[in-house]
Amino acid sequence: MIRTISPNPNRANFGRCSACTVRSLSVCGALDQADLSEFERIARHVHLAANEALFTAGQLAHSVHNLTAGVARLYKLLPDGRRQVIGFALPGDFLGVAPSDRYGFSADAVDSVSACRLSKEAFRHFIEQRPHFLVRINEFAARELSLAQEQMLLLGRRTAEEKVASFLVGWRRRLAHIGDERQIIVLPMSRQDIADYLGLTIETVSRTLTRFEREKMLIIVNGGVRLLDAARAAAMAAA
Amino acid sequence: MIRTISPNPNRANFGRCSACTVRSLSVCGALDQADLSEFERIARHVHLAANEALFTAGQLAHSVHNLTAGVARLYKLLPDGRRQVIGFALPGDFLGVAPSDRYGFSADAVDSVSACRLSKEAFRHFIEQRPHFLVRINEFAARELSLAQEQMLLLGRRTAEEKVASFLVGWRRRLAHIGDERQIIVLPMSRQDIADYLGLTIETVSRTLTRFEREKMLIIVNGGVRLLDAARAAAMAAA
DNA sequence: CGGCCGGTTTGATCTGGATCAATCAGGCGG
DNA sequence: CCGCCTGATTGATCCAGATCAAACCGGCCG
Repeated sequence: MIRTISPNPNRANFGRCSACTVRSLSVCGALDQADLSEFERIARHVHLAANEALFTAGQLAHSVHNLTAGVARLYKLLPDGRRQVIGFALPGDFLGVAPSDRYGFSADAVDSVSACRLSKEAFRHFIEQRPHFLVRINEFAARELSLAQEQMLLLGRRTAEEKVASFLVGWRRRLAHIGDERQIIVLPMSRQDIADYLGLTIETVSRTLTRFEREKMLIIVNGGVRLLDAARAAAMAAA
Repeated sequence: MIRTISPNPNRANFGRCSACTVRSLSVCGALDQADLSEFERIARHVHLAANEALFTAGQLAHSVHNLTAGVARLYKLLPDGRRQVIGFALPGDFLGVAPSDRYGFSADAVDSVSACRLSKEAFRHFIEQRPHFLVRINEFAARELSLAQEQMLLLGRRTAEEKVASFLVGWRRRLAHIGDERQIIVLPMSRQDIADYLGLTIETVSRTLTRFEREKMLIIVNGGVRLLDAARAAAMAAA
C-alpha cells in the first residue's frame, strides 16, 4: 500500500507548532519562537476524512487554512455542474489569499487531511503586528499566481498529451519539494480530478496514460505511476 | 474615432504623482502625501507606442510597473510559438508580483501605453518601510489571483460562445471600474489577442461575434462592440 | 469465497472548434 | 483617388478530444 502524502509520515503533528513538520515549507517559516506560540494560541487543528469539505465557494470566509498533511482539491463549479479543479494543495500550502469576504472556490480533502485553521479576523490582527510575515504571505501569493498563469497556458494552448505529461512532471516536482522523493509518483486524486484539472474528460486522461504505458514512458501502478522515461516526459511538458 | 482608454482622457498625466488620475485605483491609493513624493522620487515615467514591449518573459526582472494609461497585453509563449494571453492590464493595474528574479510572462503595449517604472530594489526598500503599502500590494495580488482562477474555469470548461460572452461582460466591468462608462465597449486589442486570451482561434472569435450580431445581442463597430442585450450576454457568461 | 459497487479502461461514433483557403474592408502612402 | 497591406470575415473540410456504451478490476462486505 502506498503511504499518504506527508513530509515525514512517521512523525505525527500533534498541535505544537514548534514540532510542526511542515513549518519551514509553510508561511510559518517566517515566524520566530515568540510569534509561533502566539500563532499556536489562535490556530486550531482540524482533521478531515477523504471528500470532506474544508470550505465551499460562496460561503462567508471565516477562516484561513494552512495545510499540514494530505492533499486538498481546490475547484470551481458552473451552475450546470461542470467543474474546474484550479489546483491541488499539499502540506505547507496556504489557503487564505482572497479579494472578498467570501470564498472564491471550494476546497475538500482528497485523502485524509490535516490543517491549521485560523479565524480571518485573528489572522488579520496577527499579520498587522508582523510585517515580515506579510512579506512571506506575499511570496506565497506570488508563487500561487505564477502557477495559475502556467496553468492558463496549459489549459488554453496545450494538447491532451502535453497536458497529462505536464501534470505528472509538475506534480512530481511539487512532491519532491515537500520531501517526497519516492520512485513512484503518488496520485491520491481520482482520474476525474485530474481530468477536471486539465480541462479534459476522464476517458482522455485514461487513454493518454495507457498510451504512455504502452510507449514505455511509465508504468501505471495502484495509487500512482512509476516514471521510466523522465526526459521524455519533461520534453513533452516543455514543448 | 474611438478614444484611447484612460480614466479621464482630457487630463494628461505629466509626472506628478499627486496629479495622477489613476492613483486611487492603483496601489498608490494607499500612499499619503509624504509617501507619494518619495514614490515619485524613485519612479520613472515611460511611454510606449503600440506593440512595444514593457518587458519580456525570462529576462531579469529589474523593474516593477504601474500602468497609468492604455492597455497592455500579458502573455506566455510555448517554444513552437503557441501563445496564451494571460490577461490585459488597464490603467491602475500593477505588474510586479513575481516569485522569481525573472519575469514569468511578457507584457507589451496594445495601444499607446504610459506607466510608472520603478527599480525592483528601490521598490522593495520603499515597501519595507511601509507595511500598509504591502497590505495594498497584497490586495492587488489577491484580486489578480482570483481573476486567474476565474480564467482557468473559462479556459478549461466553457464553450466558445460562453468564452466570448464572458470576455465581453468581464471587459466591460473592468472598463466601468476605471471610469469608462461609454455605451460602446472598446476593444483596442486584435481578434488574435482575444482568441489567445480565450484559448480559441481568430476564426472562432470572429464567427461567434458575427453570430451574436446576427442574433441582435450586439453590434460590431469599429474598435469595439455596442452591447444591445446585456442581460443575454450576462446569462451566457454566468452559465 | 462470491457478488456487488465505484472507479477505470477500452471501444465506437460524433462534433465543436481547428485548419485550410478565399475574399473582404478600411486605412494609408503615393 | 487608387492600389496595397494588414486584419477581419466567411466558407469548406478535417480531426482531437468528447460522448456514448460496454467491459473490467479490485476492494469489501455478507
